[in-house]
Amino acid sequence: MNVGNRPVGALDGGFDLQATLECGQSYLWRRADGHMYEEPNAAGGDAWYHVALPSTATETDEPEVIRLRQVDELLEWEASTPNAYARIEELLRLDDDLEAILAATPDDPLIERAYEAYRGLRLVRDPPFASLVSFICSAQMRVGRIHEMQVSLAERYGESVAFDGETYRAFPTAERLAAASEADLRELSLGYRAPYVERTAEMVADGEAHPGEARDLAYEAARESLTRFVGVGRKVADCVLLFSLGHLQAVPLDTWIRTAIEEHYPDCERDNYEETSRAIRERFGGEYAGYAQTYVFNWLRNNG
DNA sequence: TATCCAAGGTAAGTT
DNA sequence: AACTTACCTTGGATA
Repeated sequence: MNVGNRPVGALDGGFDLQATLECGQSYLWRRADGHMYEEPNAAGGDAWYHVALPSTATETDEPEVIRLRQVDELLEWEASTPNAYARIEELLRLDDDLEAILAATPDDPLIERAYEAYRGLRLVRDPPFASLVSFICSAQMRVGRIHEMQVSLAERYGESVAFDGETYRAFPTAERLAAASEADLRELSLGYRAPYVERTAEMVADGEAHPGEARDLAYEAARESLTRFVGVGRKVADCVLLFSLGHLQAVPLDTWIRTAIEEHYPDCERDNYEETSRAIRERFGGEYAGYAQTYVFNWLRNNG
């Protein structure tokens, strides 16, 4: 077992682990106490874990288990492989200059209120395929159940890895998930999303397309590219662009943001997704509009 | 206890 | 190209 820690208070803009992992942008972490999305420990010190897939970048050949906790300004970890910090930094965007991003955000009462409430919340860099499946599953679903679905998929199809006397499972690769039938996935309560996940996993496993290919495209072309996958419209595509592929200007137009537009930014209303998206991205400051979106989403979901 | 409703939408069928 | 409608499942609200 490899352990380490880092004073995240020294990061530009700070860090809030609980807000980052439970704000509905990533469904690939589990709270150690089994009570994801419930009231966090008032004294702090809750732990979350994630199983990262093997990566040539870190030269590992089996999944890497990472367990994290935050005590005040100290981020502490235990991992199954050495040098976990590089992976943690990538996954949780600890390399973002959050202070500069917030400073570049336009003056706006709703955005400022949300920024104050969740100071230290960072976007994530989820692995592309897992992010894609997560948000295909998100259609007409509550955050807690989206998370349950991803846990079920990992339990049923993910590669297992032993760590600290327990068995953990990674999110399944496309190849492993492609082995599932629609009926198999319906048994995991995916409902009508089951054939979407099945067919998308096959597309990726067959090499027909990979969500990571959208990383280097221009934003709107990247969004269009992702809609090739089954079950992926513009909203889901925007989520993958923002929470996995680093297109920080993406503003997914979900029910919460649509309500926010109605009530707070009615002049951004257009008669289609494309144009409304452009208008609200501009209102949210362009380059980092997705950061504002995520804070506002979180504020409305918890306080609206 | 039973029924209704909405949840981070998308695909397929109609005009 | 715009507009409707069906779609699984479930927890919480309402009667």
